Amino acid sequence: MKLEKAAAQLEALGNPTRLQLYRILVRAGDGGLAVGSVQGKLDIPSSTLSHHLKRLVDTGLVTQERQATTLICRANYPGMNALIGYLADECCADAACAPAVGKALA
Amino acid sequence: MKLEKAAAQLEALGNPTRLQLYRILVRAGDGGLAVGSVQGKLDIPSSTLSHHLKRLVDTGLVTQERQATTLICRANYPGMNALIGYLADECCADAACAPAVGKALA
DNA sequence: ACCAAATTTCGAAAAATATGGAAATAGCGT
DNA sequence: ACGCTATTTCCATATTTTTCGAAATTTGGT
Repeated sequence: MKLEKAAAQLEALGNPTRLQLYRILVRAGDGGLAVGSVQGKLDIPSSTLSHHLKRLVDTGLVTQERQATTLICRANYPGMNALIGYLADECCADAACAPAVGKALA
Repeated sequence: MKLEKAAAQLEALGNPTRLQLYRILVRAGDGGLAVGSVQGKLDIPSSTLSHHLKRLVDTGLVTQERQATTLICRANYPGMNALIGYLADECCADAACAPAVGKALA
């Protein structure tokens, strides 16, 4: 994981609307959710939603798959884990300490 | 953890300079690092560094403690864990699946 | 009280982000 | 081909963020 990519993903999640959107997809699990279904839950204009969704897809946090006219969106769990790992993986590398999370994930 | 707080923390980490800065502190461990030491590693103007640092402190990701004229900065590990937990904790809540990370941290 | 070092605040300009209405596009059923 | 629904792109605007020089502030030593 490169710093730039991690930062882009964190920034993508760092907007309340997008974070809410992402969490909806995380909750939805492997089945995913159609863009329209997400819109129903968020109650924001479709163009705004599309922008936010694009950001999550572009940064690799969400994947999309067409099913007829609807687009199914899914949280990219491996991507999420890589990001979390990145945050923790060098925990205390320069000092001895009880790792908070990092090694537990290794 | 409230959505707004999590988003603010993620946004704080979502800037390459701040992420780098945060990781430097994460690596430093409990001993922390003086602002000046961090500046030496990042090579950015002190005023810019101060702004970024303030953002991390304001969002609760970093703590500071005075030691004479220098300010020691430390990554707030429990804070980091809370944030990571927030990202994962409702993983697949609406669907059965093998949790990627969430339950492993519980 | 004064000086030096460390860090923050002020102020200001350039760039990026967030938002949403309106128009365009994509895919399917008929 | 047409119409319908789902979704994106275009465009514009308001707001926020990023950046950093210069000035101010804080703290401790003498």
